[in-house]
Amino acid sequence: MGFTLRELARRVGVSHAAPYRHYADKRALLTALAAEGAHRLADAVDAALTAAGSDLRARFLAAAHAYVRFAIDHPGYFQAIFSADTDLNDPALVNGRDRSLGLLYRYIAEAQAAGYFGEGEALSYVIPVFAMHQGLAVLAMSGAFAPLGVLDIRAASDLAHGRLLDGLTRAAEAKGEKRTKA
Amino acid sequence: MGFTLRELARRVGVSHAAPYRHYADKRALLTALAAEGAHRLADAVDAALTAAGSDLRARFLAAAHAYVRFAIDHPGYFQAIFSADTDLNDPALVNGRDRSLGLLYRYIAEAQAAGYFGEGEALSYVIPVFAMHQGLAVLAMSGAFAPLGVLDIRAASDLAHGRLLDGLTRAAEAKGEKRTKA
DNA sequence: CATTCGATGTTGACGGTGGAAACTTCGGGA
DNA sequence: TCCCGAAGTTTCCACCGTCAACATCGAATG
Repeated sequence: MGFTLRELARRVGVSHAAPYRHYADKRALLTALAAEGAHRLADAVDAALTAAGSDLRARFLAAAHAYVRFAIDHPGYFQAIFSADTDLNDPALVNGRDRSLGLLYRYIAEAQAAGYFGEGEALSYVIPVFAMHQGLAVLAMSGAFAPLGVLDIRAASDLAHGRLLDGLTRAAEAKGEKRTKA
Repeated sequence: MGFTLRELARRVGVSHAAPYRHYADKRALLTALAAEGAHRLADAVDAALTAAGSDLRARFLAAAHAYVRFAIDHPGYFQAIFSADTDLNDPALVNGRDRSLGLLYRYIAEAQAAGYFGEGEALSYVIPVFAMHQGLAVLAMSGAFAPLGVLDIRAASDLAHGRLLDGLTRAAEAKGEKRTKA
């Protein structure tokens, strides 16, 4: 996985077994790192959300970009958060993850209340948005976009999330603006 | 990464150094595996595409589900395909990856020709679709959907890709093209 | 103030891993 | 028959995660 306890100890200038005084094993240390990362990710998304003003589309795109940007800027944290060898049930990690998810749920409630999104279950909006976030983040982080000639990640994120947003708001518009239908 | 050469040799019933007679190092073996996986993935998507008939929406959802299904059913292959420790420039791997991408480009051309998608650059459709595929696949494979109460992956895939499709086709509809549906 | 104790760190060992080098086997041409 | 090259084996090295035994040392307690 590229990350070794001994190398970490070496860089900190401490013996190779010292980390075991603070963490039960490598998995525990990685889990703590993931929890820390999850909170920072939530912080970044939250900051972008509040900095983006009140326009619902601008808020959506800003939060999405913050998510993707975090993955690119802090790949170690990001990979740890979704790593298979962390303790999935760790309270701190679950807590951190739930914070980002909470922001998404809150946004959806807001958008539904404003008639920007349709009614339906919140989960039916969470799944597509979460997936698009993750897909863009993973592909951008792994450099999979480069061979396609994608230069500007912000532009790619806005494009992809903009297209998705068109689909998410469509139902609401059809109901509110086009009465002729149905 | 969980996968060890020595364990592989053990299972095959051969000495731990035998694999080096066939592959330069672990990376080379992993790259070959990734290339094999990439071709199988393209096969699966291709098969789903042809089995889905001619309806453009059904074809889109079928291909998307095949992609996600492949990741769940063959996580080893899938992870290898997008692993950071493969030789990214390996011809066989690039070739395999390009096959899937080619299917996507071909579908987009088809959809644009039929007026189902808007005009614009093909890449502006490739990015959102690729990202949604990947996001769903990664989240489903890593089990990140379970805590959300997502039970049926096919339903989740159809939901998310359906929402995206609504956004992708919106431009075409807005241009005055009368939807056949409803 | 002296003692004790717990937190932190160190050393050294064990088995497992990727990898290199030298040696062995063996089957199919010349 | 001889020989060569492909495949496999053994041995060795450096590195890793982990554990056990030992050293240190500052603070709380008597």
